[in-house]
Amino acid sequence: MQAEFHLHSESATPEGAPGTHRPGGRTARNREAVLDAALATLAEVGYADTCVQDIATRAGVAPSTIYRRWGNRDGIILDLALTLVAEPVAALPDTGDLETDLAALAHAIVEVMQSPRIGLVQSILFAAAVQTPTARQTLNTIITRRVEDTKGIAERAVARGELPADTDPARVINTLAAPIYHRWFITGETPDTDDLTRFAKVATLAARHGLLS
Amino acid sequence: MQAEFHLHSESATPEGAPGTHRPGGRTARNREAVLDAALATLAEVGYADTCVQDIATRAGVAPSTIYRRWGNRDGIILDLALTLVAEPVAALPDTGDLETDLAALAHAIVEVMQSPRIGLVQSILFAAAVQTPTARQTLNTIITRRVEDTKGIAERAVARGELPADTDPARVINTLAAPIYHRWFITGETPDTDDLTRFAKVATLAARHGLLS
DNA sequence: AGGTAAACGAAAGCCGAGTTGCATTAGAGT
DNA sequence: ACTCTAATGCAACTCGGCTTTCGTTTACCT
Repeated sequence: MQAEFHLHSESATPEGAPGTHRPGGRTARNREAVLDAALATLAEVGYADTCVQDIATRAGVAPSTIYRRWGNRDGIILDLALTLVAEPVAALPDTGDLETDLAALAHAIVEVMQSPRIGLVQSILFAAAVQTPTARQTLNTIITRRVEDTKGIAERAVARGELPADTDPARVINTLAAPIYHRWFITGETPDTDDLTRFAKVATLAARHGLLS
Repeated sequence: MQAEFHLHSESATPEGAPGTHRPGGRTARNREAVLDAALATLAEVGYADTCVQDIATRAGVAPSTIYRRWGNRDGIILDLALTLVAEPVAALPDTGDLETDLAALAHAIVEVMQSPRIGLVQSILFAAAVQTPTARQTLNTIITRRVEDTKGIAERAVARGELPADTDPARVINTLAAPIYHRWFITGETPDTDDLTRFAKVATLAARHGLLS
């Protein structure tokens, strides 16, 4: 019970550790099998009851292999998170109206949170980020990337004169995302369509009034 | 490693468990000693490295006593959280202007988050809420109580005609709190005064426009 | 095709968290 | 004060996660 997210610093991409010298063949197959098994186990029994032994069994791999390459359970999850975030995101909405685009983005965010693939890992990472700097950094990487991927919505609104020129696009996205995550993580509710529409309205209103510069 | 926040359902206030029949004297002293030791250990070594043995040693209590009364480490933290949240909150700001009041409340929220007493436990509870329904429920209790304690700010604004009559006071508070928590937990930053002022402006603007009804 | 060593699998051992039984202490009521 | 028993301390025990060792497989280079 002593190490909750104490990943050895060689976790994600070690240096001279197993998996680096011969990244192909069996090594690659095992990596994929373990990550798949980890995701499946997480979805099935939850984070708390997920143990390395089960992942190893499901992946058809020896526990010692996992411990050597990932250190512990959280090392696997970290690797899983970094792998999943590397996947491309869906196309951005572009209707020519900021509020409509933001509402669509809001729905997309909720959809991602609900997905067993990304949403699950993201929630776990969120929880771990409170407890350990390494998870914190990984989460930051993901969040920053998401904002970068979506802030085009606000940039286009600025370009067509819908928003003040000095508007910070990232701030617009964060203003939309904040209440969604607040609902999801803090109050533990899934925002409904009315909520998402309102969140989009608030963000749009604030941006139009030059509050997000 | 199998049980991260699997508190037995008898955790906070059991039924026929130790601590219920003779709540005074040694029982009370031990309870206080354990909770104090838990808080001190958490602040010192962090959540991950906090173990029951250390808490027991610091409290001058046998580990078996803790296991019998709290079940496990998270049971202690849960009890700690419920105890801390029972403490009275600071007086509400009442300047006669909604935006000013909200800005003051925003500062108060950040101050609480930064306090080693409440902030630390609250963070841990946030993390745990993602993983277990019991922690989720405790967190909801705390959040609901906080909103109830502070929504007077919005109610007064409605009363003096600064906001539409159908405004939902709780929604105003949540609109202010959401970006603060987003900063704190998701991006991992401490909001500065400019941020808090902006959050207050956005919430005020949205409420005035009747978006929070 | 052959050689080298990285990566793996199996099994044994270690270590510490968590549990339990029993003797002792000390609340709470009489 | 006296009694009863809840609550505790102590210590032995169990159990499972994690580590280590060693022989085997196999990816990669020549």
